Amino acid sequence: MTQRATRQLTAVYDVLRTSCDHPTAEQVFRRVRDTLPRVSLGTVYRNLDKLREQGRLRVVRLASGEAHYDAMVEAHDHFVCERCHAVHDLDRAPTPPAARRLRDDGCVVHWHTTALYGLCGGCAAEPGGGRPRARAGQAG
Amino acid sequence: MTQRATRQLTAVYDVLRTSCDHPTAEQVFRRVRDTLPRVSLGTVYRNLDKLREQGRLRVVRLASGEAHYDAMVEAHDHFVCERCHAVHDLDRAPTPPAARRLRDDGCVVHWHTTALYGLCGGCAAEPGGGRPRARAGQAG
DNA sequence: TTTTTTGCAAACCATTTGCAATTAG
DNA sequence: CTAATTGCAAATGGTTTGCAAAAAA
Repeated sequence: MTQRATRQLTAVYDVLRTSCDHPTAEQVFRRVRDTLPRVSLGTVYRNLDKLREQGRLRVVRLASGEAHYDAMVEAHDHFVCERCHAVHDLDRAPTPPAARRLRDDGCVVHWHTTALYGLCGGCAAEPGGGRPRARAGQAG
Repeated sequence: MTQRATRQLTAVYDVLRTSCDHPTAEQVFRRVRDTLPRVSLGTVYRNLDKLREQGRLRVVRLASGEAHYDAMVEAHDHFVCERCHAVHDLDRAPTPPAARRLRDDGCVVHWHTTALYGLCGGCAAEPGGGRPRARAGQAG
């Protein structure tokens, strides 16, 4: 046999399909536990990876480093608030001109992704609102 | 006093300025060790972070999860080979239309970055060359 | 001399993995 | 039945941190 439809796999996928906030594995774990209190974090990771292999979700790496999970719908980009760390979906940016140049040079371009960083409406409006609030880095 | 010009800080920055392959902290560490054999990995991390705070380098998060470091020059994008994991610099893609929409909604957009994934010329030409060779994910 | 920085080692945290027990097919 | 999957716990790997010794200013 192959791929079995376990309660855990279904629950992980359900959490993802009904989440619009790009949860981390830990967050998925907590939500799955509402339904299956005995589920383990390892199982959540294994199932997330299974879903990724099947192309049913996308792993999003943001500036902070931890993986965020996104039920695969259409290809799209992201806007990350550097203050509250919320992640918003954006329409996909057009294929950058560099892609054509790469192809001309014999490269194969499978996909591309863009991330925008800044302050969301709420945070931009906030009193002390102008600069990040925690965390590290930059992403590429 | 503030910021001291130590040999270690200088060496870390020199490695970065003369590297064009977006090394990880571990790789920077190995290269710095050629000059300062007693340097520690912790010191490399501390100095990388110091340089980042000063805006003298950028941290690039690729699909794999580890941080890659890039001496800050012009804003630019990246092409990552999914087979050999080489990272190439690209001219910066134009600001995506979504940025304007976000600004109209009261968001502040500080910066954006695009990453392209695929196969570099060498790997695309290779015999078994068509699909990844290791690693996980996706980046955003 | 005073304060920052280092080297080292232990701590951390996200993620992965080995294994015996469980469960879907 | 029997192969895939789970829960648990231990292992991993990248990164951070506490502290006494070393080195800038």
